[in-house]
Amino acid sequence: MSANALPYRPHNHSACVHQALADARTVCASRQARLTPIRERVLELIWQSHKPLGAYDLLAVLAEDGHNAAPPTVYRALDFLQQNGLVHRIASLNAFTGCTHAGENHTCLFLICRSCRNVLELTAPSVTQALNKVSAAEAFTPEETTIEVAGLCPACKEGGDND
Amino acid sequence: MSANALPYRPHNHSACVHQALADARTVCASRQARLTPIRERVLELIWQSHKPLGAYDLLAVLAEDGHNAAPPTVYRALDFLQQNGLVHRIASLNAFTGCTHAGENHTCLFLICRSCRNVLELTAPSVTQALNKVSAAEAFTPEETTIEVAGLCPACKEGGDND
DNA sequence: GAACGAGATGTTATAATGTTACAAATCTCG
DNA sequence: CGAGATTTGTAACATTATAACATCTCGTTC
Repeated sequence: MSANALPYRPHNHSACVHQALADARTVCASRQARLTPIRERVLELIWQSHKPLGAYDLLAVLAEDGHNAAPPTVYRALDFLQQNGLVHRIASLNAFTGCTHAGENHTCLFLICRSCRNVLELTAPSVTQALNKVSAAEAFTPEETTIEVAGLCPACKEGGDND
Repeated sequence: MSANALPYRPHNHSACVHQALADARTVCASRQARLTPIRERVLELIWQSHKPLGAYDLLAVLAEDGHNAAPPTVYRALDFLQQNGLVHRIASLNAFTGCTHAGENHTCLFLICRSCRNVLELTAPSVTQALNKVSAAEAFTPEETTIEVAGLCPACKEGGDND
């Protein structure tokens, strides 16, 4: 990992992962969903990375773990985590990232730096409301919203990484 | 194609395709970009469908044409068409759709019906502005924006296609 | 404790989507 | 025409995702 690997805001990442896992346990307990070892491990790996990980990235790390997993194992864990609002799939990257609003029902958007690959998840009521109005004007009933903005994060902009 | 296949607004689709191709020729001419037969054919197929087509869907139709094309042929044509603003890729579907604002520099969004698969492309300044504000607040420089809303279109809602 | 059933995982194979690398053809412009 | 750039052909391969079915685990019931 290069210096670029820093998330937008420096923080104690280990604690951050730990908190995410604790939240996940709470959410799953309240929903009577079983956060099994594989599911928890996948969630942990995703949070440790702090950048979106592909399913096959996860498979590779699990292999290092000594866990000889096949694709369905990872995809099933990811499905579970998505359904319980613990991870998001970034469609434009075919990759997954930890949800920073676990347990909350939310429409979120992603700012994706094309240089350092960091992703910032935000909830933006102004955007959501504008989208709802547009949908309503077309008599369209929205169910799942994908908002992904690719560009340059502040750090990479300053660093001159704007190739 | 079922009755569901109707686009939101009935229209003379053949003329619609014809117009799109004419626009494409104009745009390419003004940009000194070469709308070669393959590229034009791919664009035509995309417009004829009126629903997003995958790259391999296009390959299959080209094969029926007697054109024995391989994947790179189609992907290259699609790259060209995207770069010249003639088609859009829908990330959540891995598919491509004709751009209804060819030649205009625009940020667009898509309303995607999960039942009939029709896609409506819109430009929504309110959404774009809200997104720009959010990006600015994070000192993020946006370059490419993906906004895809999956849900139910009015026709499918009425038809009770809300399974 | 034994039998059952639901959910979770393992396993194999395959489908669907997208790219690399290099050769051949075609176009453009002097 | 002929050199250089662009476009297309072709084969192989990489990446992402799913289908289908077998096995295991664990809580419940008898």
